Amino acid sequence: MAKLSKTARIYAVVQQIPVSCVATYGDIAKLAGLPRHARLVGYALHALPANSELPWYRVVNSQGQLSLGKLSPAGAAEQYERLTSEGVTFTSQGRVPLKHYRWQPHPLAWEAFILNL
DNA sequence: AACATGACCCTAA
DNA sequence: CTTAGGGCCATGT
Repeated sequence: MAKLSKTARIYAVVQQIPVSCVATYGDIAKLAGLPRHARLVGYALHALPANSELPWYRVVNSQGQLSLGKLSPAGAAEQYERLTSEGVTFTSQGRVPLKHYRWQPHPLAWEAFILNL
């Protein structure tokens, strides 16, 4: 196990986020077996090519906000568009209600999945 | 090699 | 609600 690089593991996890769901940077790091490496997740997504099929837009920060906003308003707009087109609704304060949309994989099923990362 | 930066998180005050 | 500090590590200079 652990054949893939940390970045590759992160991408593999993001790829598993279901439609109409979101996950936080911290969630991704933890699920990839890299607890407390949330910052690495942000860096990995930043290095992602624009034509990537990876559902990067389903990753938000721990407060349900679109972290891309301050750096790239255009990117944030695309993220908002993609999420809403999947049926995700935002609060009046522009946040995603994590209570409703946060992705939580079944522990046992996930344990089996991460073995071949 | 050291140093600074960053699509971050968590806790404490 | 806000701010501050520590933790993390790939990248660029």
